[in-house]
Amino acid sequence: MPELPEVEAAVRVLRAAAEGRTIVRARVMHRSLRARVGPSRLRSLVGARVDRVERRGKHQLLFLGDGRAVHAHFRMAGDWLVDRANEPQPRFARALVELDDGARIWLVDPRALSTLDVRDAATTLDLRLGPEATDAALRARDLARALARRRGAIKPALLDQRLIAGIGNIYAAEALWRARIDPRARAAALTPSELSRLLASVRSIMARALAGNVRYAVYGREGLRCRRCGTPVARIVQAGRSTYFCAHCQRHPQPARAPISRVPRGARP
DNA sequence: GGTCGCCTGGTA
DNA sequence: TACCAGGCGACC
Repeated sequence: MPELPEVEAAVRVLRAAAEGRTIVRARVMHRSLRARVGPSRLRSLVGARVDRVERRGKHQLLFLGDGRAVHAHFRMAGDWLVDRANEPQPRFARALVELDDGARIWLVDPRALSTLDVRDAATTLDLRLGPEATDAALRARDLARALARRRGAIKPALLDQRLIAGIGNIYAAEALWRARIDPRARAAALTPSELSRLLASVRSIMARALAGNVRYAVYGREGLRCRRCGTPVARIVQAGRSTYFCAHCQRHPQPARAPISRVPRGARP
């Protein structure tokens, strides 16, 4: 379930369970995860106290009292499951952290693509993320600057965490639909007003998702009617990922040909 | 920039 | 059986 809002929800669960507690046991139960965090490294967590739990984009960081941090990323399908000892091991359990109050935190992930590692807190912070999608200080002009040198389409650009952190495949599509922007439009060609609309849409979608009430307008709705105009929702593939959109109300912002000649001479610098 | 591989499961 | 899956790093 992991885009920014889902990861934020997971972080809250983790924070409530783990902050201020001491780790009494840690295990990995999947080989691909074990390749990343060796059993001994994980065992070294025993005795450490969890000071703070934070989210950066889709990453989660558990800062420990000893100056280290556990870095977790859910990728496509990870989640935390918190329970108490004596419950049966949950299906798809990939790792376990047990706390001094008896709470058990399972990393559950059917696809086993989640990552977990332990490192020095000082070096762990270089996640190469752009500003948070929910950052109120983010301006359309910042977005314009970030997109200016992009050659490709806006939709894949929105998934680039170095530009904006936290947007994933679903909310990228939903935000573009809301802003009435064609996902195939060249990122660098978006106008200031389109960028403000896009930013407003991203914020709105994120806020709704955080509150737990999103009703998908286009995602996963190929062939169903657009909620705005009734046109069947289209599905295309961009950068190897599905993109859902309404070809009627999300038009290319600029036909790319005509306008130039219509701009009066001297009208632009 | 696009494509592939990572892993495994659910569904048509 | 084939295709799809809310991510991302490595590769061309």
